[in-house]
Amino acid sequence: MKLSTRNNIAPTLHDRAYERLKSALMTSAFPPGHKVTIRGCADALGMSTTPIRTAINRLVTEGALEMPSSRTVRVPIPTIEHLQEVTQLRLLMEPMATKAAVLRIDEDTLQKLEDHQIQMASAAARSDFKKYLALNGAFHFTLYEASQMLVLCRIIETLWQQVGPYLYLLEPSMRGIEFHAEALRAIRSGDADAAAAAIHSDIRRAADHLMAMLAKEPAAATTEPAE
Amino acid sequence: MKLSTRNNIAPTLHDRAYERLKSALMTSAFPPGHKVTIRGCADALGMSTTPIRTAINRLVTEGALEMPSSRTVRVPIPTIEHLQEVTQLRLLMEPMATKAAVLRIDEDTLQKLEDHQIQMASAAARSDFKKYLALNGAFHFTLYEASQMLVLCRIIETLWQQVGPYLYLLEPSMRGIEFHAEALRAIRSGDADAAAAAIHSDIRRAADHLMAMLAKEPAAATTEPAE
DNA sequence: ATTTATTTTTTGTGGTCACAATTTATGATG
DNA sequence: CATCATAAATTGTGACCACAAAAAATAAAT
Repeated sequence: MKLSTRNNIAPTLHDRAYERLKSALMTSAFPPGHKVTIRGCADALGMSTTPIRTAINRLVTEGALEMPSSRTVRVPIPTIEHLQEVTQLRLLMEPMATKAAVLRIDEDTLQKLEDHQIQMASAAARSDFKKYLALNGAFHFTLYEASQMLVLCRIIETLWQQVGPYLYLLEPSMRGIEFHAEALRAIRSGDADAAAAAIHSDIRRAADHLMAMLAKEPAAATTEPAE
Repeated sequence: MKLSTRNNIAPTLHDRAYERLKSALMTSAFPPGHKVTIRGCADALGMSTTPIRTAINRLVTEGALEMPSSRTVRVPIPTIEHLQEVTQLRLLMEPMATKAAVLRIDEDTLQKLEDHQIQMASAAARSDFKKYLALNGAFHFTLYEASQMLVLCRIIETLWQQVGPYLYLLEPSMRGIEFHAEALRAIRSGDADAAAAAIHSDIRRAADHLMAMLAKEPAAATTEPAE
């Protein structure tokens, strides 16, 4: 999951701020609707407001944060329609990246995928949710980056960022790496279509689960009233 | 082509800077490789460096501008591989948006599409290249926005932004709205698949044309040496 | 004339501040 | 207890500046 716009360039302060905020969002460290302020983050991360402002602005344009009014930035509040659209797009893009990746993947990357798979099982066993999410992301993105389709990978990344806030709903039932195993087998045997199908199923299953959770919980259980 | 992250909120200075820079990029006002500096734009647009910095940063993260080294930002230099990838993605996303749009489009929007079509023909007749490009974009995006798939529209927009610098290659031979006419007929008759196919052909044709031009001209004819 | 070393200029970054808009807290009134 | 007007605190925006890094220009040497 290392996909900076500034390749092999010394990271600036706002790059670091961006990375830290993003990983917080992607492991649902903040509940939906949680307000994010420039000065608050600046204090928390121990830096000035300038780099934070840049990072927050970027996350807003990427859809990882929401700006409901001109002076409020918050963690997006889950919506069934939004989840459906993002899922539809993910089901299109990620199998595509998978297919391309299978054709170009090398042994090192395959090994890395298997490592992630093993560690993910261990994190699930320890009920370490944040670690589990991080490893799940690492698995998918090391696969996708093997496609060498940079534009596609960036798009997929923004899609993931948009579902980050939803993932807190998954915490109770953290499992489901059977499709990863299936994908790994298919990748090893060079079967691009089977690998794409496995990734498709993985996304589908997780999305259905989220959808069910979201239907039960009508945007409640957030710290804020949420408009 | 009005798709701000801050809907119906008073536009800030950096919003305006972003819009002006983007439209300049999308009508190939600057040649590929042209360097873009914060202070230069600030002087040109008559504002301070702060909003310009925000706008340029955003365009870099969206791929509309390139940052080859930590202190240089330039208009991206066309690459066959990049054009191929973006085209592949456009051929996937834009027909998808078209299909969804046909199911939801209303009479007003259809009327707007036909207006754009007529004006585009007139711009082509007058050899007004910038106007032609702007209207072409307006046609496609009023169609896509009718799909009401906001996430998809944002993705398509970033794809367009990435091919903006390539379009200067099209200036000599500016035409080809026959597929728009075909798409319009299909939309009117509610044939989503036919409309998607027409848009597909439109993208395919333009991309092939660009590819041919790019093959002829090996990244030359830019004002800068271009690495 | 060409390459290399050095100086000068340009450029992005990040810190701080004033300001206006907005949100939140407060208090009065019914 | 609820409602609304008012005041206080908070917040994003944009301007400006100092600084270091990088790029460009200049000078020196071969």
